[in-house]
Order: sequence, then C-alpha cells, then structure tokens
Amino acid sequence: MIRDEIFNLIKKSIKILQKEEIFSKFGIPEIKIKYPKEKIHGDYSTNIALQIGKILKKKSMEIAKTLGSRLQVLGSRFFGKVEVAKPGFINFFLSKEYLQKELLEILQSGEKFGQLKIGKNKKVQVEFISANPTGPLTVGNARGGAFGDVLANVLQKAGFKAEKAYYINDYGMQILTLGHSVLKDGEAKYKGKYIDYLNEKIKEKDPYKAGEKAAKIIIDEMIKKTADKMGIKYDEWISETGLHQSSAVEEGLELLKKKGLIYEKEGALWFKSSKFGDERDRVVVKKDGWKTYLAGDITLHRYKFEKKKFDKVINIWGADHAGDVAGLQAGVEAIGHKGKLDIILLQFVTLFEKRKKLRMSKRMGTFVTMDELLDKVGSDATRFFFLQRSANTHLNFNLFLAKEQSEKNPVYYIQYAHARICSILRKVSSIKYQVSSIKLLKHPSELELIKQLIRFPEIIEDTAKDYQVQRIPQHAIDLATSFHQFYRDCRVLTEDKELTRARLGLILATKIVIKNTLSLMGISAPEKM
RNA sequence: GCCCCUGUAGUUCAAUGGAUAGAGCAAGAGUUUCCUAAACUCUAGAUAUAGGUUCGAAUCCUGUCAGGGGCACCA
Repeated sequence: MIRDEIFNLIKKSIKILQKEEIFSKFGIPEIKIKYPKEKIHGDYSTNIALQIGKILKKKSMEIAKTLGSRLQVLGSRFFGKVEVAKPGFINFFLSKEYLQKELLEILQSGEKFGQLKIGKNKKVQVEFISANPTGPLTVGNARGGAFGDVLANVLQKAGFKAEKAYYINDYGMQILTLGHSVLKDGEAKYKGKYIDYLNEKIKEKDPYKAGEKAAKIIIDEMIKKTADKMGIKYDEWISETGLHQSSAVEEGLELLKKKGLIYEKEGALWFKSSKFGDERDRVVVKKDGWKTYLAGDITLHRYKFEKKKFDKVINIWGADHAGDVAGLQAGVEAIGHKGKLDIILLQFVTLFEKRKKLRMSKRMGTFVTMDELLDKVGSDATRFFFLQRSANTHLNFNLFLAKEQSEKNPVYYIQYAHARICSILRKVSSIKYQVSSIKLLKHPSELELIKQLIRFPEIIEDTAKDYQVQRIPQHAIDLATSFHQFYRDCRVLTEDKELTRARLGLILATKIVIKNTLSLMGISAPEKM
C-alpha cells in the first residue's frame, strides 16, 4: 500500500536528517497521512512538519521544505512531485508510472486484491443482532445485522479468522412472559399475529415450557429466515439455556467465588464488579435461585475465549444496553481476559410514520418488522442504507418514504457502474487487455480512477482497526463516481487497438474492486440493470 | 438527580485536530448521430448556543438549550 510506503519514507527521511544533524534529536511524533479534500493538495498529505515545528520551536514551513525535498528524492519511484504548502503541509502527487504499475498489480491479484494480512490469522468473533426470541426481528435489528455482518467480512478481508454469532436469550423472565402471552392468560404481555399463531400451535400448559417452545419456533421459523433473507450466514447460534443446562454457568460462578469476587446480600449472590471500575456491584444469582443475564453472559465469554480460543470478541449492542457494558467488561476482566472484548453500541433507529415519532415496542405492537422492510425495499438497499450511518448516529427512519427513497438509494449508482462495465466487456470477448499497453493510460480521469482503486486496501485496513464501517459505502460511492466520470471522458472501445486494450485493463480492474467492495457489504453485483 | 450518545444545507447523512466543511434526495438550469441517461455538468444552500485550549476546532474542555437511550434480584 502506497500509504505505508509514504509512512516509511517519512520516518526514514527524518532519521537521516537527524543523523546529518540538519534536524536535532527528537522523538518522532505520530505520522498521519490523509487524503486531502482538494485535488490541488495532492493525493496524500501529511502534517508531520507542523508537528515537528512545534517540538523544535522552529518554522514549520522551513522543516516542510527540508523534509519535502528529501522525500522527493527518496520517493522518486512513487511521486510525480512533492509539494510544500502554506502552514507546513507536505503534499504527495503519485506519478502516472506508479499508478500504471499498481493497476497491473490489481489485475494480477484479481479477486484477492485487498486481502490483507494485518489480522495475522487471529480468531475474532462478531456477535450481532442477538435479539430476544420473543418476536420477529425489527427494523432496528436490520441495522445491527448490516453492521455486524459487514464488520466481520471486513475483518476477514483484513486477515483475521472472523466468525459470526447469534446469542439466543432463551432463558429467564422474558421466556416466562412469552409463555403467558402465548397462553393468553392474565399475565400475557406480547401481542400480534405471531402470538396468535403460536397460541394455536403450542399445546403446552406450563407457561415457562410454552415460552421455551415458542422461543424455539420464533428462532427457527422467523429469525433464522429473516437473517437468511438479508444474506447473513451465522457460524454459530448459541443458546443461553444450553449454557445453563451444562454446568458451565456453575463453573463460572465457582471461579469467581474462588477469587473472592462473590458475596451474599439480602438472599442474593453479588459479583464485585465495582472492583473493576463498574459503578456498582451486580447480582448474578437472584434470591429465587435463578441466575441473571450477566451470569450467563460472563459464562458465554469464558466459553468464547477459552473453549473457542477467540483472541478478540466484538459485540454489537443496541444503545439500550449501554448500562450493561461496565458489568460485562468487569466480568471479562475478572475471568482473566481483560482487553479482549470490544462492545460497539448502535444508537437507536427512530421510526417515523408521516410526521409522528413511534416508539418501537414489541409489547405495544408498534414495530415494523425487518421482513416487511426487506420485502418492500430489498436486501441490497436496506444494507446500504444502514451501512452509510456511523454507529453513533441516531437515525431516523420513515417507512412511509422508505420505498420512494430506496429507489434513489446510492447502492444502485454503484451497481450501475458494475453493470456498465459488464456491458462493455460483453462486446469484446475476443480482445484482451495487454500489459504493454497500460502505459497509454494518462488521461486525468483514468489516473483518478486508478487512485480510487488503490485506496481499497487502505479502506479495509482503517475499517478493520476502528470499526467505522460507513467508510466502505463511502469509498464505493467515490469509486463509482470516478468510474462514471471516466466513462464520460474516455471511450473504451475505439479504433485505436492499443488504447482499447489499455482501457479494457482499467475497467477490468475497476470491476474487480467494485465487485469486491459490494461483496464485502453483502450486496449483489448485477451484470445487467 | 447521575451516566452514555447526538445536535452540520429544506431533508437524510459524511468529514483519523488541518487547507475552500463533502455526498444523496428535494429545488433550479443544461448534456445523448458514439461502449446502458439508474449517467454527466452547472447553480443555490449548513457546523444549536456562549466561552475556552491551539499556529489551526464541526471535531478537544466548560456552561446553556434541545433530542434519543440508560440508571432492576428484566434480558
């Protein structure tokens, strides 16, 4: 990746300049390399001279000039030019020879382009959706589904062994409540058609057992099917009841007891989570003998880290569980796996109907199902819609406008670029791109397109590090834009055979990357539209 | 009351402390004898508010206002 090359060049240049005593000794600050917003500021840019200026208390502009000219020399095989700008930025402009060379790399790598090794084959699990099995998945769950699925895909691409998991909370009070609802007795709370269906189907009289049966049906006949409809393939479905039936939860509690982290108060057993930064201690066994959700969750994570040997676990939770983060993190630390768990909170999807805000609630029956959304706008548009938003966005969703908006979803813009390429390729089955012709690519639109292509691995790397998945659709749009502009400016099929061969190479590489990025997002890449 | 998240264009959202704050949709104007016009080009339009830190703040800190979510021996 060119960004790594620039990084190393900067480091090397500073060290040389220090050795030559042109710069005095100092610890090198963090080297940040970014994509400038304006093209006149180059393809990559760094503010390192501004930082050094601060440390040395010298003029940043002077440092930038000294460093810049050294980088120009050392990086001549990458850069057309290196410029220094205003307060002390150093701007890098990639040479067309370098871009042409990189294009050939993409063509050689094919589908493997963008496959990184930064994960070093470490095992990671992403757990997402994990909605209670008390009803169908909702629109809010679709957000978690898109986010988690794509994050796991990205980690895979970055070189982790990434797995996807759904934790089924089929134990505890909500199962009892579900049972009562199914039996339609005095303590019923959930309502809806699916409850009517379960009521007819389940003959069990004991409310808890009825609830367990109902949960199983909900998972098998509703949740799994909906996830499937969205193209999510889980590696593992873990049952909370399963954990309780084995002795795993008991063993987990025993372990905490041995460490002196469990005490009794008012008939219940408490875990001293406050010892690990939690604001209060948490109950793990209630006075009625039932274990709490946290007891099961700590056990679950022991299973993930010790039995399944995950080096890292990432949980995608709804913002309503923000208050539980500290408790679980304390538990994970207590069992000796500090730092291996990341929890990402997704802010809520607020449902609007016309102008009115609706609180989504299974109990109130005021929710829109994920199925309904998928049937109405399709998986591709649904995924893209949610992926574009960062985890912290409180997003507003208007089902009333969903259909209309989905027809204008940018996902089609990207798919259209792919279809256009396929359309050209269908016409030229006999002609192939040629390595020697690639040097003919020098039109600004051609070079701009290559620049977008080579960013792809960098986008993967950044996203695998900070989990900001909205970067993927963002880049896909930028890439499609560059392609559509190229399409306007440069005809692929012309009388000039050499140029045709060169441009075929370019669109083939573009096809590879677009298909790659769409597949990362779990979105189809149609050949015709 | 305490804790978490948010406030950016008419609207839905972007923007690792950087340079002239970007897109889509909506609004207005244009582009096709030529590989798919689901495209391209142009116009208009925004950092809630008051301070502070910094060479530089949408971004960091404090206050105010507004919104979402928590504060269980529910999960």
